[in-house]
Amino acid sequence: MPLDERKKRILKAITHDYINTAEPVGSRTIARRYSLGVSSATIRNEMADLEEDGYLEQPHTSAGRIPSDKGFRFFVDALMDPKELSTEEIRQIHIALRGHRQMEDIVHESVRMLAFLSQYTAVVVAPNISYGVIRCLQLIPLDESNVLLVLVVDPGFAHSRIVETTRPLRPQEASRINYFFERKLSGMMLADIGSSLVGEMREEVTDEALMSEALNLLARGLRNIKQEQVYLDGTIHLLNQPEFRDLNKVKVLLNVLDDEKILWRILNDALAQSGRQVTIGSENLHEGFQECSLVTASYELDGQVIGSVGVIGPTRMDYERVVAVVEGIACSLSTLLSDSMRH
Amino acid sequence: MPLDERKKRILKAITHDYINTAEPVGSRTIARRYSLGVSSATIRNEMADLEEDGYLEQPHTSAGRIPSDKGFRFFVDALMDPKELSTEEIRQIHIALRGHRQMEDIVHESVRMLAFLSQYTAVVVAPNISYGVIRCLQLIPLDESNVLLVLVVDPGFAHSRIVETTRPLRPQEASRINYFFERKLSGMMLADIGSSLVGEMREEVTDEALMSEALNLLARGLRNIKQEQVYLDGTIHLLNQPEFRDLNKVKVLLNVLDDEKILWRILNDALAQSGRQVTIGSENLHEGFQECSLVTASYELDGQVIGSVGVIGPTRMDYERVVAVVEGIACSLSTLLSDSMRH
DNA sequence: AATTAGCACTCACTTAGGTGGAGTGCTAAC
DNA sequence: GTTAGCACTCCACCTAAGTGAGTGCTAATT
Repeated sequence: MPLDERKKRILKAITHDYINTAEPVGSRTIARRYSLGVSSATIRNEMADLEEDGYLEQPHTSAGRIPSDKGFRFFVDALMDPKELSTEEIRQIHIALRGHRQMEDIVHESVRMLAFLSQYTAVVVAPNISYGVIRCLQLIPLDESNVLLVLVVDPGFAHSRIVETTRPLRPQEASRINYFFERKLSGMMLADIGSSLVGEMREEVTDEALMSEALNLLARGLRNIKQEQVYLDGTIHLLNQPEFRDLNKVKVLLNVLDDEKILWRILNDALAQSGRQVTIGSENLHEGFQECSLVTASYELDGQVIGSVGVIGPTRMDYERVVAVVEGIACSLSTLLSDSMRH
Repeated sequence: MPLDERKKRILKAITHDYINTAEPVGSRTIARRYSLGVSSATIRNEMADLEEDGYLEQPHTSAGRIPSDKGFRFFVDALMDPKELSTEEIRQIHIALRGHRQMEDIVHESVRMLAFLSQYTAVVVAPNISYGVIRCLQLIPLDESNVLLVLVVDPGFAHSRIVETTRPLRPQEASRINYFFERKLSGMMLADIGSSLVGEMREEVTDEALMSEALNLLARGLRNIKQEQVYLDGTIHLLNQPEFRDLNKVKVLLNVLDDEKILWRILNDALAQSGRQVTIGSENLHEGFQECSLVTASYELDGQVIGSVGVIGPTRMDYERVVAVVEGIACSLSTLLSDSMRH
C-alpha cells in the first residue's frame, strides 16, 4: 500500500532529523520540531505503521526510530528536495577546474573539490585513455637502448614513458616512424589499434623489421600507462562521522578505500546506467560497504560516458546536499571537457 | 652519571618488553621473562633509579614503568642491536624495485615495500628533478595554440606537459629550437638554467622573438612539474597500533599526513645531515607529532643526497627492525639508481 | 654493602546494583 | 480519527565494592 500524505511528511521529518543529529528520533521531537499539526501520540501511531511497513526501525524498545535502508531509499526517490549549489559554489568549481589543461590535474582538482564541498569522502574515475583521440604519438631516441614514447590524447592526456629497446633506434628511423604514426594513427583511438590495423601498417611499410620493432615498443609503452585511474580524497571526513567512532569499522572501510581495484569495481557497478545514482547501505553488495551509501554521477564527452564521480558516506548522509554537489561536479567536468575539445 | 652494566640490561629488557606488549612493564615481569639473575626486588630498586634519572616513567603509581623519550633515545643510541634483513627480504626489495625504469614507479614501489616490511606508515621523498641531468628536452607542436613540452631527466624522470602558446609554433621552428636546446642544455641540470644561461642563449640565436617564446614556454612548462613529491603508504598500519585507539589522536595525525607540505618539511628537517636518523617523540617539534617517532635515511647518487625515505610510528616502535628496513630500502635505492645511471 | 623476602599500600579496572530519562504502546476520553 | 494520560521498557550514567598488578619500604640474609 502506498504511503498517504501524512505518513510521507512524518517519514521526511524523521529522516531529516536523523540526518542532522545521528540519533534515533522520537515522536515528541518530531511533534515539537516540525509543525505537522498533530500530537506526538498521533505521530507515534503513524511511526508504528511505518515501522511495520519497513520504512523505520528501532535500535531497541523505548528508543526512537531511525530510517531503514528502505526508508532512505524512499526518501531519496520520492521525498527529498535536492539543494541547489549556490552560485558562489558553482563559481568556485569552475575556477578550480578551469586552471588546468591536463587530465590528471583536472581530475585531481575535481576530487578535492568534491570532498571539500560534500564533507565526505570523494572518488573520481578518470576517463579511460583508450577512448580518447590520439593527437600525437612519437618515439624519441634517448640512447642506444632506450627510447621515449610520447603520447598525447584528447582530452587532456599527455604521457611519456621510457621504453627499453633491443637495438638502437636511429634518428632518421624514428622520424620515419613518427611520420608514419602520425599519418596512420592521429585522430584514432588507442582502442582502435587492433591487430587488423597493425597488419595493415605492416604491409604498407618497406622496412618491416623496423616497423615491427616500433610497434613492439609502442605496445610495451602503452601497457605501462595506467588505464582508468581512481582518485580519492577526503578520507578523513569519514572519521568525523559518529557512525565511525568504532575503529574496527574504520579499518574495514579504509582497507577497501586503499584498494584501487575494489574501488574501481564499486564505482563501475554503480555506473551501469548513466546519470546520477544512489546506492544505499545494504543495496551495496561489497563487503564492508553495507553501512555506507554511495552517490555517483557520470560525466560525458560528446554524449558518451567517459568517467564518473562519487561520494561515499554513511547511510545517514545528507543526500539532498550530496546529490547536488555530485551532479554539479559531474556537469562542470562535462562542460569543461567538451569546451576544451572544441577550441 | 653513566649507567652501569646492570642498569643498561634492565633498561634494554624493559624497552623490549614494552615494544612488544605496549603495556607498562613491572619488575616481576622482567625478573620472570628475562633471566638477569636478580630478584624482582633488586630490579625494583634499579627501576626507581632509572626513573629518577629520567629514563623511565610511570603512568601512575602502582603501574609498571615505560621508557621515556630519553629512555628510547638511549636505547636507540646505545642498546639496540639492529636486526639485519633476511636475504629473502633483500631479494624481495631488489625484485620489486628493479622492474621499473621511471622514477615515479620506483619511488612508489619503494614506499609500498617500506610500509609492507615495517608494518608502519612509510614516506618517501622523490629526488628533486632540478638536480638531475637533462637528457632530452623538446617542444612538440600540437596545434595552433598548444605545444607539448617533453623532458627526460636522469635518473628516471620522463615528463610531458601541454603548454598554451600565444602564437602557433611551426614544425621547422620547433626543430630549430629542439636542436638548439639539445646542444645547449643536454647534460646540464634544470637548476643550472639561470638567467645567465638564458641570456647567453638569447645572444647566440638569430631569431630572438622565437627563442624568447620558446624559453617562455619552457619556463611555464617547468613550473607545472612537481618538484619534490612526497609518497605515502601504509597509513592503515597506524590504526593497528594500540596507542592510536583514540580516534582524536588518529585524526590529528591523519591531518598531518594529508598535508604534503608539512610532511615534506618534517622529512627535510630530519634530513639536515645525511645517513640514518631517528627522531623520538618530543624531539619532534611538529604539532601532533610528539607521540610519534620517525626513522629516516637518505639515498644518494654519485655521493650526493638526492632524497629520503622514512617510517612513522608510535614512539614505541620496533626500532631494531625499522632501522634495518629503512636503511635497507635507502641502500637499495642508491645502488639501483647509480646502476641505472651507469648503463 | 648489596641483595632479597615480606608486607602494607596504591590505583586502575571490572562488576553489580541503582537511578533518571527518553521513548513507547495501550487505553480511555474527546 | 485524534489526543491525553499512564504504566512500562531499556539504555546510559553513576556509584560502590572487589580484584589484582605493581610499587616502596623495612628487616633479614649473604
